[in-house]
Amino acid sequence: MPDPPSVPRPPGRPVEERPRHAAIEATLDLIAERGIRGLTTNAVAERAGISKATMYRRWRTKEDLLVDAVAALVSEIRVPDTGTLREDARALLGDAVRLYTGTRPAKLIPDLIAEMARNPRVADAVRSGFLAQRRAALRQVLDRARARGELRADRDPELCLDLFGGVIYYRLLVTGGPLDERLADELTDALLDGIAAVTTVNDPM
Amino acid sequence: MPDPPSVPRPPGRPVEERPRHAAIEATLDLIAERGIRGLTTNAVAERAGISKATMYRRWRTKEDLLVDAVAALVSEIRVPDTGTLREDARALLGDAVRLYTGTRPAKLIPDLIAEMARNPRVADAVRSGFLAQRRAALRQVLDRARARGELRADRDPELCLDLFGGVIYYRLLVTGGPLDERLADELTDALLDGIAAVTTVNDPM
DNA sequence: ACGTATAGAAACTGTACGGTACTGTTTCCG
DNA sequence: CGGAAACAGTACCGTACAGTTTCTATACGT
Repeated sequence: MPDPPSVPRPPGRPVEERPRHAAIEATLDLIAERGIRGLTTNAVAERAGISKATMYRRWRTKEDLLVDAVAALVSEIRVPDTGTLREDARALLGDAVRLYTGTRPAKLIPDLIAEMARNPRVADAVRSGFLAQRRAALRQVLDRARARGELRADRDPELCLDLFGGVIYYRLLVTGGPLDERLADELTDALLDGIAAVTTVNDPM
Repeated sequence: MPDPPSVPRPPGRPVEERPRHAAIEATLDLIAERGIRGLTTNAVAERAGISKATMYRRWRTKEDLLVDAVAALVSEIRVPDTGTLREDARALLGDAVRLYTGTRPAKLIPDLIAEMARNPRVADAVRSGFLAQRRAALRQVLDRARARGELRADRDPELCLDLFGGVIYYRLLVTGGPLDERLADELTDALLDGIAAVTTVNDPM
């Protein structure tokens, strides 16, 4: 019990919370709009409506601010539970294509990818924050499906997670291909049933 | 016929080819080693063993050099033709995981991804060069499989291409997950047969 | 009122970079 | 040899940026 219930406030003007939040929002906005190259301390301070001195009181370097901002990047997810894997998958993939078209995360991610490859702190912040959160939702859906016997037992669970994210990110980052409801539908079927024609072994005829 | 067969050489010392090639190689090396941020005109000139004046005689700006260098990025591919889609796919995916572990393209791509998102010229150079070449090989394999009736007819061909690249790039760029022979094998089966347990409709029992 | 510490504004320092200009040297042709 | 143009090397200019400092205003407790 080193802490009495009423913390004795230190003397002087108390630290405000607004500048911290404003700087983080400004950081994410600037990366989304102008890329990591556009993330300058002057631009952050100006956009956040704070002074650089105030920024540097909270973060020792620009990188510290970047890591904190990336860690604050989250997206709310509804975890579907329709009772069938196919409908749950369609819902999750539908959410994903909407998230990755036009939104701030969609614009941020290409820049973060490059930063992650060079900066382990940013890589960790993305993977254990934003990414882990989204993968947890998918893992929950897949676990339920597995319990219902809807998943092949011989598929690596980690690979299954990657299959869902793979095509979305591939189009977002590499090909620039369409991310729409049609993709969500067709991808659901392709992942669940494969692309190979049904062989004679499994042929219902 | 404004051009006589033997081109009259202009006066003065002729332009050498070595500096151009050296600058492009130095550019790709520098991006791979130090990222796009490490790509400075001084560093390129030093690494290439040429002078900046020689560089700027060939490229008006650094961006012009970057676009040329990216366009020169190719990887030789053997197009497999084993007679079955499964073996061809395994071979292509095996080549891919080897290409994307430890090689220069593997180190370049994260940086190029971010650049592509902001720079249409770089995006076009990657997509119509390096990427188009690799997708053409896969397309050839899939077309042959389709002709043999090994592919489901109701799958979008473009989506099929994306499925193969998706997981590889997702691990390379996003999760940092393993890119090895085991992935190539398991991914082949997952893509061809799906991850869903066989339904009663197709159940051979 | 007074002491203390944060806030904003802006000038300042040091450095890195893209691009240019200049010098002297080399390689071609006639 | 002599002219022309490319070459390496390097100094230079303007700009942009990270981070620091200074100043003044403001918000709290006593």
